[in-house]
Amino acid sequence: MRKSLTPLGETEMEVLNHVWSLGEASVAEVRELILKDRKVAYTTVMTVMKNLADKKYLKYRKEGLSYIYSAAIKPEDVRYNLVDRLVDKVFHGSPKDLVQALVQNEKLSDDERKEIKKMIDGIED
Amino acid sequence: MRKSLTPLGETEMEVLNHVWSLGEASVAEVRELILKDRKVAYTTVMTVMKNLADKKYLKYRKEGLSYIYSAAIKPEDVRYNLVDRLVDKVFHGSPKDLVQALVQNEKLSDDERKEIKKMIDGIED
DNA sequence: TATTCAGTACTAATTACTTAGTAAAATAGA
DNA sequence: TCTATTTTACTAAGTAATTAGTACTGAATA
Repeated sequence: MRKSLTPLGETEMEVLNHVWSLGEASVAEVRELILKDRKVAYTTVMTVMKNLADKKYLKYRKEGLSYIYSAAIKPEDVRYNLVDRLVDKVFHGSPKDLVQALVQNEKLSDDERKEIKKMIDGIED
Repeated sequence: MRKSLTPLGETEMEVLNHVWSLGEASVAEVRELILKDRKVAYTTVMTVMKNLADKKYLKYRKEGLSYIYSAAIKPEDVRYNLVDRLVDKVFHGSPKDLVQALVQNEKLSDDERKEIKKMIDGIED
């Protein structure tokens, strides 16, 4: 009975991000990228990718003796899903409250605030 | 080794939300609110509240034989923390991308979009 | 051919969150 | 006083995510 605020763990998200940026990737290639940040065993990355494939976030094809993985879900979908869940569970279903929490916090730089405002202004009513 | 995208689980967040809305609350009172949504054992709520107190999200005082809990951290702080973490781990540190993911999704109603826009427009440059 | 290397499958330990049961203590009511 | 109720403390089981070890297989090479 896990039931987390998010359907994905931190390492899973990390791997998924790398696969998105690579397009197609073997375990070794994803591990390469992670190693720039932190130490991790080959088998760890393999297990995570296998789990993500089980959960249908990744798909794969066999090439020679290794598997080549690619994303089975678009980044936008996963990301929106995460945000939507947060809105639901943490902000009582109010997306506005989420944006407010983000924008009104003093840790956000003025530049970031401006960027957001500009982006929002570009949206149709 | 949990390492979640969020520092809190779903039930913990649920309880925290109820304590915030109640101001001060006993285990029984929080359980009352949860029961409107779903079945839960008294002891479950108690355990969660005790854990939240251990993690310093809640504090309590003894009154008679029962404990009266109250929040030890402001909702804004917890919420911003959650959002900030999401920006970091899922949106490569770009708060704009988070807002974009939220606003550009078709599941968001026009009203909600308008609300957000209005709120953002009210911000100083 | 024997050894090494890359890759995968299987297994397992650890931690955290969820859920709830049982026992015990204190209090209120008959 | 005896009993029922409320509340807490302690215990424990289940599941998910993280992490990695071991063993096996097939390929390459010395």
